[in-house]
Amino acid sequence: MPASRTGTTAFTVFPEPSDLPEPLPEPGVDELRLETVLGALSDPLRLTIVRKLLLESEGFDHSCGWFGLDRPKSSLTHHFKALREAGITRQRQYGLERRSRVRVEDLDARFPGLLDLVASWSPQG
Amino acid sequence: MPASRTGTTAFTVFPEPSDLPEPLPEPGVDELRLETVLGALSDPLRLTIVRKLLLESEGFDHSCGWFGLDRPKSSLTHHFKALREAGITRQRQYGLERRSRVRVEDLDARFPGLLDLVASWSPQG
DNA sequence: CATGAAGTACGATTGGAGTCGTACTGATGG
DNA sequence: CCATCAGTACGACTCCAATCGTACTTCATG
Repeated sequence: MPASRTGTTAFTVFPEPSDLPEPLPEPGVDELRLETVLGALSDPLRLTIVRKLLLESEGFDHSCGWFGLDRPKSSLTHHFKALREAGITRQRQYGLERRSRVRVEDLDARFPGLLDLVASWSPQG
Repeated sequence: MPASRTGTTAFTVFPEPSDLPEPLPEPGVDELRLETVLGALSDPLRLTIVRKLLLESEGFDHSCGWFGLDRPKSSLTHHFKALREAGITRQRQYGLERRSRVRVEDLDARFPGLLDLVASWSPQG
């Protein structure tokens, strides 16, 4: 169970071993734009993805299939790419799989409190 | 100068006198949806509007013209309506003018910390 | 009552985002 | 080496949001 969050307290940050594959292209911390991040999070499916990563990650990154989303693969590619390009997730290639994690530290540094809102979101709530 | 905000501390909340015109149609507090609110805030012009209301309000609601936005009137109507329908602002009709305020208490109750992010936003920053 | 000002209503246009099918690529395992 | 599996690339389609011009409404004021 991940640590609970209060205010700008950091989420559970799983350390990244030093021998990971290079991340796919992503904006730097200083390039994160609030309007872009909010736009990426204004979609229920993407909120679902980020929330699940925040609450149910188990110390490693997760591939697209782990989420159990009932959508065509090409749709999922689209949404995961949108999250990465907005700077919300980091993706690394592990053989065939492209695994995602939330950029908790970067987002907490730039937009403190934002991830708490996502974590406490619930669909139709 | 408005009070500074920390975490979920309330923004400066200007009391609403009891003899104000009825607000235009808006969602109730319990109807506020995170994805809708984030979508409405994912636009630079609307971020500008909300931020200015948060930082420069002087104890009363402000009409469309107060913001000094260089856009056609019909565009401004569109954006102010979007903010109101998302539940971010409340609008009241004063004769010819339709004045706006941010629903600080409602947003703080449902999405603590969100308005701090908006207040600390800066364009091209 | 005529004029001006604040803002809406409506409609047209445009661009971008969501959705998805199909074809493709690249790694893995028999 | 071939099949399979994860995921991408590309393109088509649809739909909505952003933008704005024009006409209209409404109130205030001379």
